[in-house]
Amino acid sequence: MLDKLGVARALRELGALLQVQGENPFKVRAYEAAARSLEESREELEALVREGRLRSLPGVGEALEKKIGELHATGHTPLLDRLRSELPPGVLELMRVPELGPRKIARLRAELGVDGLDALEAACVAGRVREVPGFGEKTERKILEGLRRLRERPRRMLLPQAMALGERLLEHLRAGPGCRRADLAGSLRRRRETVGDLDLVAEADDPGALLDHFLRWPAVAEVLGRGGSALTARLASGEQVDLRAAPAGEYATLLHHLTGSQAHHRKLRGLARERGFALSERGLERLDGGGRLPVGSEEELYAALGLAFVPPELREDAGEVEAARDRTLPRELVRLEDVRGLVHCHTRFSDGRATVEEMARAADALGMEYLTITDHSPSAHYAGGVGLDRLRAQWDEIARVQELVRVRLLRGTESDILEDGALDYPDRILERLDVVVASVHSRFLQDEDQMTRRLVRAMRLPFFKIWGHALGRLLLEREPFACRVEEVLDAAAESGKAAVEVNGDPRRLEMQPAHLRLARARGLPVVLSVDAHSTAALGSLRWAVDTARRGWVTREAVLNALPATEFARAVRPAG
DNA sequence: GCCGTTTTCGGCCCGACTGTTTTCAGTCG
Repeated sequence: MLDKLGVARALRELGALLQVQGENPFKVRAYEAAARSLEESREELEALVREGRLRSLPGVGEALEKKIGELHATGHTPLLDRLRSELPPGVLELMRVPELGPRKIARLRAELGVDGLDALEAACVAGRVREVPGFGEKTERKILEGLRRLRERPRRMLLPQAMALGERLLEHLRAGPGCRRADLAGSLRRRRETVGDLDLVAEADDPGALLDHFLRWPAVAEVLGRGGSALTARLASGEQVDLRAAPAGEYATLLHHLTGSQAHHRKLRGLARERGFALSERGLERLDGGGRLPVGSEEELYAALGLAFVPPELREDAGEVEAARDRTLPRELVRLEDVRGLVHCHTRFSDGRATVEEMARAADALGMEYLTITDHSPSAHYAGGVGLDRLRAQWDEIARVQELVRVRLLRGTESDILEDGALDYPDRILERLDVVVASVHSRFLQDEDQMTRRLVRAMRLPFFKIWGHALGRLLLEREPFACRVEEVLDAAAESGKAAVEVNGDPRRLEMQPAHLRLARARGLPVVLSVDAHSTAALGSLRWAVDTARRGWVTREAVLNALPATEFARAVRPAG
C-alpha cells in the first residue's frame, strides 16, 4: 500500500534501475515523467485508480497504469521486485561517479563484472578497464580521478551558504574587464534547498579576458576545464564553479539555459520544435533555415513559445509549462515584502539565545508588525521546554516588553506532538495562547501507520493550529520520517482550522514544495516561519519565502501576510 | 514507455567537449 508520493518514489527507483541496466533512455525518462506527473496531480490516487482514470495523467499509458495500480495496492510490482533482486546494491552508486554513465557502466559490468565502487577502483588500479573495447588509458585515469572526486566532494551546500559564496563570486565577476552583466544561475537561482555546483553567467566584450580575471579569485584551487567562453573550476574549499560568458544577444538564452532545470528545458524545446524552432543556449533558431530570432529577455523567450513567464523557482517540469500555456500559473508568487509578521520564535525561556526583549527589538528594527513567541513545551526537556510553573513568568515578561516596543507580541507555544498525537499543555492553557505551532520532536522512528495516525489525531484536536516543520527532516543529516502526508493533509483540511508551516530554518525548509502544493490544493493556509533561536535567525524569513514560492504559494494563501489583527484572529486557537 | 491539427510507427532537447576514433559514442549541464 503506497500513497501517491510513495508510488512516485517507486517509479523513480524503477527509472534509475532501468537506466543503470542500459535500458532505452526514453523509457527511463517515461518513468521519471510519470513520477513527476503523479506528484503534480491534484487528484486523489485512490480515486484515479478506482475510476480507471490513471491514464488521464500525462505520461501514463497502458503499462504504467498497471504498474501504478499494483504499487498503490500492494507496494510491489514484478519489474521493480525483479530489478531489485537482480542488480547488486552497489550498482546505483556507480551512476554517481563523474565520467561514468549508463552505457559505460553496462559495458564494465558485462566485461569485468564491476558491481560497485570498490570493484570499479580495483579494476582501474589493475589496468583492466583500459582493455575493455571503447575504453583507453585516459578513460581509466579519468574514472579513477572521478572516484577520488566523488569521495572528496564536499557535501552539497545549504541554500544560505551557497548564496553567500555565489554573491561573493558574482561581485568579483562583475568587477572584471568588459563585464556588462552577470547573474547566478543553476539550482541556486531556482532556490533548491541544497546546491551542489555554482553556476555563473556573464555577458562580456572579451570572454577570454573575463575568464582570466575570474581565475584570479584567490580561492580558485584548480581549473577542471576551459574553453573559449566557458570554464569549470574547483575552489580550495572543494566547491565546483561553472562560468560561461555569452556574446551580446545571447545572454538571455544562456542565463535561461544555465538556470535549468533540464526537465523544464526538455519540455520547452519540444514546444519550440512544434512551433518550428530549435531552442538552445545560443537562441531560437528557425528550423527552416530562416535564421535566428533575437531574444532579449527570458520574458521574450517564454512569449515566443506562447507561454506566460515562468519564475525560476518553478522551472522543474512539475506542471508549470502546461500551466504557463493554459494561463493558469499563479499570477504572483508571495514575496518577502508581503510578509508582515515573524512567526515561530524561541527565547531564553527555552533554547533560544536571545531574551524576549532582544527578539522584540530586533523585529521592530526589521519593521515587522508582529512577532510570535513560541518556546518549546514541557516534554522538550532537551530544549528547556517551558513547564506550567514558568509559563506565568514568560507571559509577564512578554507583557512587560510589549510596553517597550512597537511590534505586537503574541504569546504562543511550539508544542510537541506527543507519541499518541496529543499536545503538550492542557486545554485550559492552550485556550489562553494566541498561537499554537505543533511539531514532532520525538519518536521519529515510528512506522508509517503509527506516525500517520499520530499526526491525523493531532490535526483533529480543537487547539491544533499550525503544523510545524512537517516531517522533521534535517537537510544533509536526517531523512524525513515516514508518514502518509496526504492523509494527514486531508485531516487538516477537514478540521477547517489548521495551517501548514514553511519553516525558514535553512536546515529544514519544509514543508517541501510538492507537499505544499498538495496542502494548497486542499485549501490549507500557509505560515512562513523563521523558527528563530537568535535575533540573527529572524533573517531566515527569506528562505521560507523562497521555499513557499517553489510550492506555488501566493500572498493570499499566507496568514502572516495579513495585518496583525487579522493574523491574530486567523490563528487564534478555536476551542 | 508514451504519444499523435503532418504521424498508431518513429520519433522523443540541444550543444559542447572529449576520447578513441576511422566517422562517432558517451557524458555533461
